[in-house]
Amino acid sequence: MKERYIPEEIETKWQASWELSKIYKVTEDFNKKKYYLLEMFPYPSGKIHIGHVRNYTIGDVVARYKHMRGFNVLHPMGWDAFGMPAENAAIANRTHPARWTYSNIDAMRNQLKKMGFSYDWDREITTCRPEYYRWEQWLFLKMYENGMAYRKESYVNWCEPCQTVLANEQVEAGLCWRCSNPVRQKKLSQWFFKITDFAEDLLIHCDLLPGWPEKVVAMQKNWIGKSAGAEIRFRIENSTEDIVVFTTRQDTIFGATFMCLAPEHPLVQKLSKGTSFESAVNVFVERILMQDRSGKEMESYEKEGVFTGSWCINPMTGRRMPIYTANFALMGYGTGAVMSVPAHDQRDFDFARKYNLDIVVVVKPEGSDLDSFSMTEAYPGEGIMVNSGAFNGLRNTEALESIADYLEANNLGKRTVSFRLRDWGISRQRYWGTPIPMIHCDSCGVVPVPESDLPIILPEDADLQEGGQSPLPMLEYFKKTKCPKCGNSSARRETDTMDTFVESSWYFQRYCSPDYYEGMFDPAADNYWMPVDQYIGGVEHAILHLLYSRYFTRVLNVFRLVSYKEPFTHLLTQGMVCKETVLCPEHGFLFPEEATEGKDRKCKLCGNLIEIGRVEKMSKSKKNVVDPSTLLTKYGADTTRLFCLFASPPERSLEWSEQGVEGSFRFLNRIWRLAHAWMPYIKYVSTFDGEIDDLEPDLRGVYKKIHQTIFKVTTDIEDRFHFNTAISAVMELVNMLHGFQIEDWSIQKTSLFRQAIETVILLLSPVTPHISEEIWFELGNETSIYEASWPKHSESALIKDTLLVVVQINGKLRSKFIVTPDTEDEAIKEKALSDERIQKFISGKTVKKVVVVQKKLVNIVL
RNA sequence: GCCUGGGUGGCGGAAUAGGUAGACGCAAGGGACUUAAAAUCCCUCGGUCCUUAGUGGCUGUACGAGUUCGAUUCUCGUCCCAGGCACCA
Repeated sequence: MKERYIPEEIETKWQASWELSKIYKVTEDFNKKKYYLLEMFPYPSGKIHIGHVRNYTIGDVVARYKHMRGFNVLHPMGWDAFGMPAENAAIANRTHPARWTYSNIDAMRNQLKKMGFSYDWDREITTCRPEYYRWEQWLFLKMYENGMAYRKESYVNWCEPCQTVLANEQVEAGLCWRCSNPVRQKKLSQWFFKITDFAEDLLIHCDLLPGWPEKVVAMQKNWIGKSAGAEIRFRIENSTEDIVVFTTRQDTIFGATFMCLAPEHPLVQKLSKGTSFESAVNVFVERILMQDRSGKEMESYEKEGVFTGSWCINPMTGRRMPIYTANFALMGYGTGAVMSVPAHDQRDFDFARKYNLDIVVVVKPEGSDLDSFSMTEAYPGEGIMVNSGAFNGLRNTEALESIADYLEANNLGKRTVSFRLRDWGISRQRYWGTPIPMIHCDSCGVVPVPESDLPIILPEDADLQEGGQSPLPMLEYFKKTKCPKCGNSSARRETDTMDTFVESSWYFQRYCSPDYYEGMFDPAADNYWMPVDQYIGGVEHAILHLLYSRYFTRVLNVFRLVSYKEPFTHLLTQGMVCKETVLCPEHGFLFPEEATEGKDRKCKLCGNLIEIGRVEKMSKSKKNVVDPSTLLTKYGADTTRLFCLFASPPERSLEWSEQGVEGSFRFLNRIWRLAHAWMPYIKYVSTFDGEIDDLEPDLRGVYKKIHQTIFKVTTDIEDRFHFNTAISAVMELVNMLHGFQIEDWSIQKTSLFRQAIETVILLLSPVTPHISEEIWFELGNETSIYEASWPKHSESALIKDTLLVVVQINGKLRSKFIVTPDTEDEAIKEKALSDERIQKFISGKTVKKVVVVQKKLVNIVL
């Protein structure tokens, strides 16, 4: 028998061979059907983690499978290389973000290569390279020219001691993550992409993405958040100005008793100016704007506000309504003004009770009463209109329409829709990102960099400061420039960089022609490869990354750079990788082996009972991380890949189990032994290529099992990516083969068994390419198994020559028997009724009814 | 609060145009081989009951109803878990 299965040997051997022969290199072949398989590219943090391994293994199986099915498969890999961690690491390790990033990329590329993924490495992309981001700058200019990129004042999280802008993730409970001082909101002029122009289009097309998980589609729809309602004008007393509100509840307008404006609303200053309320208003507005209004704390803020000193008139009732500015009114939604109906909105209700404002009920629940004095909470539900003049007695759902009609007819307002989606703020006061190609000139204002000056290269010799603020504004030679319009040499370059989500919004197009230097991508290549047929990645990107990518594709479509609107036809979001965590009340999180086994687990250090022992997402602080590189040395890539797929279906979370990995390793050993035990017999015969009837009867079962397995594995992969059940089907086949001795060989038997072994390794080759390749070559093949065709099942082998019929009495299983497929239902019924075991149950009783399900089941009802 | 998913043995998970619940694997127990161990191979494995140990009875897919000859699967209600959104007027 051949020596032991030593994964390290065969894996390094084949990886080197594949790399040398560039077997995974792909070119546009217009005669072949293309398949673009993409996995979300990683941030080069330094090490591949197990989540990457899972993600890329799933993708690799599909890529290899599709290739074997005859598709021309594009399967690229690259690096989402800009971002904050590089800056932090650079400060902590006294290095440079570029150096840190590039060396991480080298390390991670090596790790990926050890996993045996079928990437075309000639198409590798690194987003922090000028060859890449210059086209992003180019697109920015084009968007600016067309009004899709604009500048406006906006609030950012600002830490005064650190003199820096903080990302939302860097604000912890309202405090700076670095110095723990309070974070305040600071107004800065920033760049935005006008994604809201596409809100409707992005929403409509959500329903045209049948290849996406419903969950993700629902999340996208929610995020875009369309509401239908009306805009209504309220006249301000003693003023020529109006307040326009947006509401979805115009049916409740008769109950509107006061008005709330967002603190940033321009009318707030105007109305209070010069009145006795001015200072109180200013103090309030100043205080609210200091608060972090983006974090989770917001929900706990009590409703509060101050009177502006002005009144407006309810257009339906003529009632005078006091105008407040309130913390719960948001400038970013609707018009920034709310008509408050305390009886039917909880926030308005709380506010009214606090400031002793009138509450008027205008919708009553059907069949019961509602009283504004005794009610303890708002009634937001449906009901019958009251206190609403001509609309009394209508259902409020009808009034919604008739009041909208009335408002439109009398020119008081109009139907409209509102989205919760906001424009995409892309300015980052950060160093490690794509420079925004704009220039500020004292005489000309904001001037775009001429296209011929691109790329604006991010200087790589900047020193990062403790505290984290960007060094770009301090770099005179970068900042100081000539105005392209007037030539004034005191112009200043924009020193903000772009959000890293911009890079990841078009990288999939760049993969089609990564070295193209005349534009973002070669139109011919893009036309051939795009859209992505299958995209695979974590759910954590279900909203932002995917939405931004869909948006970018629309922008490119408007510019006629691409012909399609949706970049990803099918999407698979894989689940997290989890592992058991163990928490000791005294020692904190433990490695699982530091606790005893069994039910009442104890800490081995102190003997205390374990507080929590449950399965959670892997994280360093919880000491439940698995490092892929130790798995590779211990078991090899094939076992690691096999376990990732076998342990659970891809969209669910995967629970890591060391014993499960052992089990996968055992299975590969089993195949290895089986193949080598038979190798001397099967090596020199050709694969059986006859039909089932050509075989001796006792071999037909094996033939059938082979073809059933092909069918099962193919449909499991093709229809639903259920690799776990596909693998278990192969296990069943292997288990069956194990029962056979090959010594008493005949030509027919050995050629059939060669087919069996070939089938096993062909079906497994997308999952475990190295061991499959090794056995494939030992069988005498001279080209890679990757180039082999996916096996085809024989239809005739799937036809059953006997059928099992189960017999139930009142739905309970009582007996079963075997019939030939040509047996009539009537005969099956007779056989069931005369069955010995059935007779025991039915003798002496009346059979009320007999249900026969075609050649499958008989149910006798007593 | 709203929107998604999900709840099946000791564990990961199979099985849904309604038709044998628990495939495959892990763990556990027993046995074979061995001087011994590892490795390997074979058997048992949801619970429970039996003076007949069986191709046995009952029970069992979060809980409670319903539809049906028949429900893990469909409908309604309840509970629990995970994820997402959240002062969106």
